[in-house]
Amino acid sequence: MTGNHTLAETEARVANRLSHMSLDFEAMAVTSNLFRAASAVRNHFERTVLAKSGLSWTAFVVLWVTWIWEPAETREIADEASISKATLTGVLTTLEKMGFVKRSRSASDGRLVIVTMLPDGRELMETLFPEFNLHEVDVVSDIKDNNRQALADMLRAITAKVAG
Amino acid sequence: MTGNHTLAETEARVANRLSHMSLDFEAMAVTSNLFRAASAVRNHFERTVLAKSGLSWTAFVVLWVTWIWEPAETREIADEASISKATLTGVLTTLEKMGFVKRSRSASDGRLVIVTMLPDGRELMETLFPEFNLHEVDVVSDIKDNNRQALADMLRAITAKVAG
DNA sequence: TTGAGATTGTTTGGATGCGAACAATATAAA
DNA sequence: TTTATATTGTTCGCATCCAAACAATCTCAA
Repeated sequence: MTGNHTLAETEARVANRLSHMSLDFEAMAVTSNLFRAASAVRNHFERTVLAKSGLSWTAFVVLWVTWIWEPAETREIADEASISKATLTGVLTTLEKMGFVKRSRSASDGRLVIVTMLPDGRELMETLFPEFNLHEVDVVSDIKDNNRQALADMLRAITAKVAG
Repeated sequence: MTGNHTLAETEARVANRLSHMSLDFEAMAVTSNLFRAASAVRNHFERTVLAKSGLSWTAFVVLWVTWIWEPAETREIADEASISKATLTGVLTTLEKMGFVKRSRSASDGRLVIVTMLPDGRELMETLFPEFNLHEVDVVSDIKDNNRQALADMLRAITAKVAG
């Protein structure tokens, strides 16, 4: 679907627009394909596994993080889900409306909000996540077994590079 | 910033929640780090190169695609930018307000909208994109030279897998 | 020529998404 | 104790983001 144009075609066009500059097309290919892949995988998950549960991608990630780390502080969830705290406020409201999670004030620190799973949320994740993982397996199935670890490591290196 | 928890920690938690299931943690690590990396890189670009021009990530991508392929049909831009045509309508309105691009009707097919760059848009991209590419080089600088091609290829394989 | 079906961009409604301002709470020093 | 500073989640304003409904246009068969 995406990428109707070949890499060579795009490179030729870019070179034409910036003939005087020397550009690193390899680095360009990495970031470009990073976003294509992330976007395609996200859309794929939203349209297959997540569609029937009515969860958006972000709502699923937030629910997953909460499921793993509950009781969890909101700043921790926002950090793990890679979203801002402002966004998290809205997503948590959505998940509360759906009856999957519950907010409560911390007893020891009145500024903190603690998020915990509700029974419906736990039940959903126990069936949804294994199914989700099967799709993850499918997504990487065309990558050689002995390369998957390296791929994850390189992606981690990229994250570390821009986060530091 | 993201990933305060180690992989082993997360795995132990997930296993605890789903002790009866056999999960593929390697596949999980790939997709998880794919989204972390994409999100981190995007935020990095928005806060550094793009901030001073007032462009959002999506607006920049749309502007870039238009710059490369103009005159371009909107469906082509939406496809290349990996966004829906509904989203593109809004982004194009933003870019038009900024004076970077211009919409016009196709003479041969009244349904089509053709997007072309305006002088200010071209001028912006001619300085912005080389700068952007320098950041792309920086982002992959911790990955060995002879691995970058393989990384791009694996990401392409993932995109192809879920798009097909 | 006409009318059914396909294609395209926009609108609509609702959910993210973020920075900045904000109120509430906690912590530190004086 | 009091005051200044820091931290946290929410609110606000605005810009994406998408599916579905929509109007305009095109195509093609009858």
